[in-house]
Amino acid sequence: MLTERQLFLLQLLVNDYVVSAEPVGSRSIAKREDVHFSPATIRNELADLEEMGYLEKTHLSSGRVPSEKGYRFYVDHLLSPALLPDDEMGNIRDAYQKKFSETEELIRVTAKILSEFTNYTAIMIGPELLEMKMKHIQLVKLSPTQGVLIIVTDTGHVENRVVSVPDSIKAEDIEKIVNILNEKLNMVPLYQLQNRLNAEIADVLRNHVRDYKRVMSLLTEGLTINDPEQIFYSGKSNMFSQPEFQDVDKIISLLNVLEGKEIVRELMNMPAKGLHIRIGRENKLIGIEDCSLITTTYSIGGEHLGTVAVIGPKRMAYPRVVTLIDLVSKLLTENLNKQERKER
Amino acid sequence: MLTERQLFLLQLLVNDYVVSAEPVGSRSIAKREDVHFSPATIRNELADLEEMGYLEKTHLSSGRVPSEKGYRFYVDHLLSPALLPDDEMGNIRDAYQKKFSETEELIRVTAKILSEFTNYTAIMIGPELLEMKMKHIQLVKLSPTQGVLIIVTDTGHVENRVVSVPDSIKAEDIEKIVNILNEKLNMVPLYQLQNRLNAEIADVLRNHVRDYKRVMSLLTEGLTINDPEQIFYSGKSNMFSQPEFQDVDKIISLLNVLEGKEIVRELMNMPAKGLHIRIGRENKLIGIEDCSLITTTYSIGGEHLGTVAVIGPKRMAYPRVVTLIDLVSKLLTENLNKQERKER
DNA sequence: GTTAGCACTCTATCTATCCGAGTGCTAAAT
DNA sequence: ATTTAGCACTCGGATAGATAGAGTGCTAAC
Repeated sequence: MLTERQLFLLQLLVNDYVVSAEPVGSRSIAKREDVHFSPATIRNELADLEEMGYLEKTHLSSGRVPSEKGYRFYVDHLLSPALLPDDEMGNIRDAYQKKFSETEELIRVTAKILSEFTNYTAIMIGPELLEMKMKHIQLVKLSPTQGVLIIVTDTGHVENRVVSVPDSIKAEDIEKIVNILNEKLNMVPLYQLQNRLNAEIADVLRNHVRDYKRVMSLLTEGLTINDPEQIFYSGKSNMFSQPEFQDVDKIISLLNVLEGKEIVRELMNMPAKGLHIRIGRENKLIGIEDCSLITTTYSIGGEHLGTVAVIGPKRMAYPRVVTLIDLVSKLLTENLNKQERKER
Repeated sequence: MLTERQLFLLQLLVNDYVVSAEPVGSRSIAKREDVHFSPATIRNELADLEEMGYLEKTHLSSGRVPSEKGYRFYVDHLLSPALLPDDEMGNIRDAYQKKFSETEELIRVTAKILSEFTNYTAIMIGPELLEMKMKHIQLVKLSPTQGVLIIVTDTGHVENRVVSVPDSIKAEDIEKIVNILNEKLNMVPLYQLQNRLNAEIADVLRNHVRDYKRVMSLLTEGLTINDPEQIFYSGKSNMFSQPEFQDVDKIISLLNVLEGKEIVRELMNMPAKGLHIRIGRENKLIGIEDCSLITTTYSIGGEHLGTVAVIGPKRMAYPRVVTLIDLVSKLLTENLNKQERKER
């Protein structure tokens, strides 16, 4: 078990390292006003903390740096969310006073705020498309042979795809088809659309519509929902101002990880709901061993969950980021679910 | 005027420098099989070329590097498009055999191919949204107070925005409104929607619809088209494998330029249509003085123009990129305008 | 007009050296 | 039994030569 003084020192050291990014020595700790023991004493304590695995040295005669275990302990036991200065708080709230016409825009703005105020990289993942429910379907003809099939979901998301519409299908056929689909598929989750089409709709269509085979192939094509992730980044290059990434190879590999698909899986793979912190190698994804990930969720339509994440160096300003990500995810949820959107 | 031999040497030198990224010396040129004069002769010629401003030295006793004037001359007079190996050609064509359900996907794939085959960064800009014409409009209610307004354009692009729908507006009102809009606004360019709404539609609505004022505010909100650029990147990090960007500061500033808005303006600002090459400082945009930009256009619906661009170091494999960007933009145009999309 | 020879220049790399920050340990002080 | 002062030791990073190599320009011979 750690003594009171060890807790105190660990906290000091992490706080110091977070801002300085340099190994912390006994002398610099002793210089602080609120520390009343000598460097030698501190050295002894630090040596103990190192023995217990909370601290590390970068080389034999260097100052100490928190280990992953040290960060973990800090996060679990010593971390309290930061208080934001009033002006920052105000700026953030103001940003949400604006009227957002598109859900996407709202999410993008949130990512931007988060990355700008943390100085790290923000990643937002939209709610699972496949879980959304069909609210309205529409087929618009563009040319004699092409059309756009539009699916609106209960969350207000709009999917659209270009489909080929055989010449033989006339305007009144389209209306009939669309009506049938709207009636039969209302509030059906998108991932079930295919099934329902084959199970229920096929028969109805066969009886009511000309050129049944072509219509079915059109619909089969149009109701296939793929690419199920919407993902937004902001501040990708913020990371590269951090001293731990002053190395070209690290930058390239981090950039590749950020732009890859695996990061999404890693993020989805967080225990659902609430705020979570993954430190360094706690992330399974290779390439971000030197990073920490803080995530939380937001909701849309009261039930669909999306993910808000901040990725930064292990040496992250945890208290501040925790406060910010929490604030921002709440504001986002609030805005997405606002019944009465602000007029004017 | 340049002599035959000087032309030959300039070409050799550029080609060599493009692959090696190192200043080229007289000896290494003389070693080539197709060169039948001695290093000393070459030195004399290179000194002349330098005097004329086509070449530069990085320091007093280094080999030569093409100057911007040199690249410009090379591009204008010595460049001939590269021939692609059959297998690459095949791979690219194959990629377009797939069926694309969304226009966006097609553009994204094009960007990806371009960046992968050039190893530089590809940037695609969609056609001007504001120039597109209204093909169909639809308002879908999500909740008692919210709805999604959907605008389909002649190119198959779908714009959507969440709007607040006053409770007082009933389903039959919506139908009426939408019918009026579809009739009156058919094929009206998006940038005119606002005008038309106020000029023509307002009166009609006043006579036919309840709660006129609220409806107008809803439509004013919904028909405001902003954020007019669609932009797709691919291979952003390719640049950083290039030897000229082995410096963290350069990477950060280039990344910031790539992610900024100004790059779009720079690209739009190309003389319309056809292939263009901008070398180094010919680009007005600060931050890409060491890059070259090759752009061309693609079209959708036969008239709307979008931009395809490749950004790479000045020391770019011009012949290959020219061939690739030309090929890919043609394939893209072809696919976007295909009347009969491939079945199955 | 071309080429061999040579002195000269500049960079990149390697090595040696030195400085300072920090540690661990021991012994004295509290 | 803690705490602290003192000291020898370690290691990384910066600095300064020294050296090798690639390349040039110029001159004189071919």
